[in-house]
Amino acid sequence: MNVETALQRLKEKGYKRTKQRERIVEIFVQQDQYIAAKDILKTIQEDFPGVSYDTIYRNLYLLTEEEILETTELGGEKHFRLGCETHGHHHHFICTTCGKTKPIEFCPMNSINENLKGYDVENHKFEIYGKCPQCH
Amino acid sequence: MNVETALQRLKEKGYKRTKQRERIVEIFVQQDQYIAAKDILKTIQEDFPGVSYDTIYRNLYLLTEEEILETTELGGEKHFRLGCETHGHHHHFICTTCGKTKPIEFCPMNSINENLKGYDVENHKFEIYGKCPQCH
DNA sequence: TCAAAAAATAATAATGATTACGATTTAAAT
DNA sequence: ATTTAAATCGTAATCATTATTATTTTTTGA
Repeated sequence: MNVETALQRLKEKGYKRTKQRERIVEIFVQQDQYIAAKDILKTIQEDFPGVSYDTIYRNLYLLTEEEILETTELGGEKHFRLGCETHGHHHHFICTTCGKTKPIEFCPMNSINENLKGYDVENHKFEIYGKCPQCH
Repeated sequence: MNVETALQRLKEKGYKRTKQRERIVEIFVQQDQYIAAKDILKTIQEDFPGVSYDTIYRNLYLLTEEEILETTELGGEKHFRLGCETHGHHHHFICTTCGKTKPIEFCPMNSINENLKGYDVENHKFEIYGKCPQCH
């Protein structure tokens, strides 16, 4: 996913193209890893000193809603990353030091033969945490 | 796991037996589900009106540290439940309405044949979210 | 091009979970 | 019974997240 594709998708839904929004998407395209809201804020303030958390969160949630970003909880705070649609549905190894990820193609839901009759499955999470080769 | 076993295990580590701690463990033994810190506080205040969050969190973390409780993040807040050691290592279906869980014996790590050479795996999470039969 | 309308932003305040701290109390060991 | 470390209470501080209101910016289309 590149910046233009993402913004194009937003435009189709009637969302406007703003410099801040553009920059946020750009950051995610550049950094292929999970990033916390506060780090997005820090980075974007280099270009737009005035941005507020309101702008950050509003856009992060919008981008997640539009399936441009994926989100997960790391160490008590939400982290976001560009959704990598090339692989279709998949999971991640997540480095607990740098936040970089490695796609895991295997999905445990395909292997579930537990009896979940009567249970309404809405969602699932499978994540492996540890140190990537660089941080190891 | 019952209350005595849990407190005994703490005693062996030199931790004291207090009425508050005892009551906290008791709540988890009685309720077989994930509970948020604030709900533990509310319940325990029926018996000990003065308890503070400090006491709650200190004990929740201690009990988790000692592997008496398990923890997960639900809707932005930490939830705790009694670790059910009867099943050995396992995962959970978690009801997003009431917090009750159903053990899932299957562990995806046993089925991982992705190449994680060079990656130091520390931990993993596999959780299925949805509605249990009662909340459905 | 220009004006209007909708959307987005900035600045700031509020909320809610979690953590921290100093004074006091309590458990348990001698 | 005394001592001492651990635990608690009461309260304040912190930190992520959400909300609010006034202002600014995009976009659209006359």
